[in-house]
Amino acid sequence: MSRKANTLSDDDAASALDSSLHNLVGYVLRRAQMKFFSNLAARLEAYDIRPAQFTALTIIEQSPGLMQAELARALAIEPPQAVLLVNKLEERGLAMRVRSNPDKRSYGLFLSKAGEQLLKQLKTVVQQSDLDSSSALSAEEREQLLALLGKLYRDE
Amino acid sequence: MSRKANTLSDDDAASALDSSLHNLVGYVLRRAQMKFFSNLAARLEAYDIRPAQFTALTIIEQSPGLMQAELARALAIEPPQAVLLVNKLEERGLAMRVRSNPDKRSYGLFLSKAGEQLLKQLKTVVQQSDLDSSSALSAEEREQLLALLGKLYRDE
DNA sequence: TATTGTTATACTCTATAACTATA
DNA sequence: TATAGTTATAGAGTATAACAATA
Repeated sequence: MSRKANTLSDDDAASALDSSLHNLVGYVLRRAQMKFFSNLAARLEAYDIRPAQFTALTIIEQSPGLMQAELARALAIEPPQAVLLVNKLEERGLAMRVRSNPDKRSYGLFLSKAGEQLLKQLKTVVQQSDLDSSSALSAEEREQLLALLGKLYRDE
Repeated sequence: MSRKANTLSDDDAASALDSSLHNLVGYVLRRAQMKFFSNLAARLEAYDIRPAQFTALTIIEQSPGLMQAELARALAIEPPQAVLLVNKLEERGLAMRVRSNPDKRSYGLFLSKAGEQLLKQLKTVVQQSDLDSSSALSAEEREQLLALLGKLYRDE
């Protein structure tokens, strides 16, 4: 099979693949992602936490003091969404905006003690959900999958 | 590495992995899926077609005469969403509801000639988008990925 | 009584433009 | 003038309850 530039002639398109949705990476990605997402969302519901909020907590933990704009970029969301997200975390006492930078327009974001403690719990829940949703795979297959998916979206 | 039942002790959770998001299949799935989806949506915009509409057209082509309830199940959407989706396809003259079944509550769904022709075009666009978004993978890696993802969501 | 399709509604997520305060 | 954060708003997408027609 040639893959010079992964280009597709009109001829190929007509015949190629079995024209089934299951040969589109985008389609199977979406189906798989929906499964993971709904399982995770259901488990996090007990903590009144959305998947995106968990991700935000994790990023803040990894980069304490980061700005909202940086958080937005890391989450691949727009700044206005980041505002609402951080509002919720702050209301719940899980994270804080600290006006400490030389640039007085921006905040540094930090986890509160309560945020750190909750996050520790959530990590167990999230990892269990992840293993659960991928229980059809062996440990080696799971690693393979992580590696392949990583290639797909790294250095965009 | 043991994987008896893919279960996680509290001890594991604390130490395991580098606790990074990139070791969660759900997270990397979501990031990859977003990339595929936005690329696809952008390309289909020229045809005023959403990804879900393309999927619907493909399913109707593969199972002409199917009921809306069946389409909804195949798309993993709720019946009210299927109504709106089919309305749009019918308004645009791409598909038709035909009251032909013995059960007079339901319709059979069919592509129009125009729908078939547009779908043929769209398939080229969609496959090109899919190859494009997965250009970081070799052909063999792409096949591997399709197989692994298939395992994840088949027979739920 | 149950089911197909439908309407109405509401809630989340997302995207954009416009504003404020700092720079 | 440019940037960080914010507000307001509108558009998708999605979920649920309730209804009509048919079974």
